[in-house]
Amino acid sequence: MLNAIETDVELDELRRNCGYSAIADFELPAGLSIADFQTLNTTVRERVPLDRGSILFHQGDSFAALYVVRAGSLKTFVEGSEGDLQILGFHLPGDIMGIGGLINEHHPCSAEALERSSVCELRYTKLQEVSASVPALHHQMIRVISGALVNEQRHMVMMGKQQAQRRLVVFIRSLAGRYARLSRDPLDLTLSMSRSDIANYLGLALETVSRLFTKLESDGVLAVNRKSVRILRRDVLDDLCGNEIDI
Amino acid sequence: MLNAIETDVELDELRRNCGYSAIADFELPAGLSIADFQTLNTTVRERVPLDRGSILFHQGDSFAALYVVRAGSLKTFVEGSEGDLQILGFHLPGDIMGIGGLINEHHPCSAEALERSSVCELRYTKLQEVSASVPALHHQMIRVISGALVNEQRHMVMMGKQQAQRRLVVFIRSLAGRYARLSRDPLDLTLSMSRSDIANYLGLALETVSRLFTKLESDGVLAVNRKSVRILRRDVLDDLCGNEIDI
DNA sequence: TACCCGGTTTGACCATGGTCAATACCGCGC
DNA sequence: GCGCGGTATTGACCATGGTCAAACCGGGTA
Repeated sequence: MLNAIETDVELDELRRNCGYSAIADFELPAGLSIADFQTLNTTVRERVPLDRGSILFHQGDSFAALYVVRAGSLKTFVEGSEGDLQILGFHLPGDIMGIGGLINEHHPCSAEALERSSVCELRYTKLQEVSASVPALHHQMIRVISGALVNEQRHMVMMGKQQAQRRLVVFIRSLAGRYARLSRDPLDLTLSMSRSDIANYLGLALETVSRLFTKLESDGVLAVNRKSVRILRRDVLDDLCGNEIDI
Repeated sequence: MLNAIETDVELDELRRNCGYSAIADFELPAGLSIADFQTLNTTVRERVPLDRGSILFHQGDSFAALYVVRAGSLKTFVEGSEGDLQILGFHLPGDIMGIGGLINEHHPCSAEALERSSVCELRYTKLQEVSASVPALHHQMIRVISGALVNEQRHMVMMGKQQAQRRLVVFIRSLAGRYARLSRDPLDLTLSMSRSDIANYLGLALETVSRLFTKLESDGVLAVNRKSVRILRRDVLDDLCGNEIDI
């Protein structure tokens, strides 16, 4: 609690160390000290980039670490017994993955890179060691997990009973929000996932998603070109979804 | 870690103290000691029964405690800006509620009793104090929250793209499973929630749910009488839902 | 250049399940 | 007993969005 971070320079320095954002940047509630961060950083092990399509961890794998996206993007999904598949989420830089594995020793879902990406590994045993000496980290972890839960619930609200178009709009808006938080241009999105991924995530058919993109484009709300989506009318987008928000 | 629980008598004694099950019974991973449990029990404050329809906590309320269902049942739900409502879950004895409030200081959903119920309050500040001296409790809490997350994800898989009938069947089966874990007869269910609640939870219209109950009854799978549902053909139920499981 | 392949778009058709509305049922109070 | 209110059931109709199928596009490769 002492030695709270004083200069933005130091903060940025730490920010560059991956693993920082999701665990620590998450509102810094108790004011972790510089020393705490350094201890935390010892748990971080850099990983080589993942190629598009490569699996970070597979459903059923034994759980050993949490992962923080450093660059690129990934999707997490579960596969049912009959080859059916449900995408649980898309993960951008700063997002933490693998939380579900905490409950028992196995990952309940798989994670796959949507493009060339890189992630940081936080080995859980080390994380536990560190948090023994850094009490604030504990509460922080609980907050992070709880946050993931709330996000999941928000997503469920949307899956519940929203119109197809509203689902897509909520998705676009949420992506824009996450871009903004990453200091990217929130009006210029690059969809690293396929239409089919989006459809699956939103509980729609991929044809429906495709049609909706076309419609929103012809309505002058979006400019769509394959993976690039530009938001032209943020205002229209906003009232197309009645204040619903997603991740 | 010392003084691990030795006799079932002592265990049962503690089990009767509410708050035990969800936090501690959850697989007792690190083997909390008797003393640990007694410390834990100091955080538990008995609550008077809740009447049907009464609110335990309301969306937006400031978060101060977790709750464990002791008897009866509750539902949690979020309400959108335009009076729209989504039910997130139904909670039976042993279930823990209020986890979403950990992320910031406010409950992201409301909890309402579906019948005369009683819950135990675990004040979070006290829980934190205790877990400072009981390291195993920390990991335990993380597991519990992570478990809630995984449940949420399972529910989402179902909302994603399942047929209406499969959704209802998965719901029934999951309820049966929870009954079994509570040592109740898993073939004789009492639905404390209304058809409309079920429909909302499953992302269907209440008429659809009603029709499905009728259909399953005329198929000889269930015997339905208002709130009472008896499972006649567990086997049929099982292969109606392709191994999907819910909470 | 031609070719192919995956992802995407578009069209036509249709089914599931939602909506609206009437009726039935149950419990409760008078 | 009767009537009332909330809940559940049933029916008829229809819309949204799913399915099937064909065409299209862009990028990579021979």
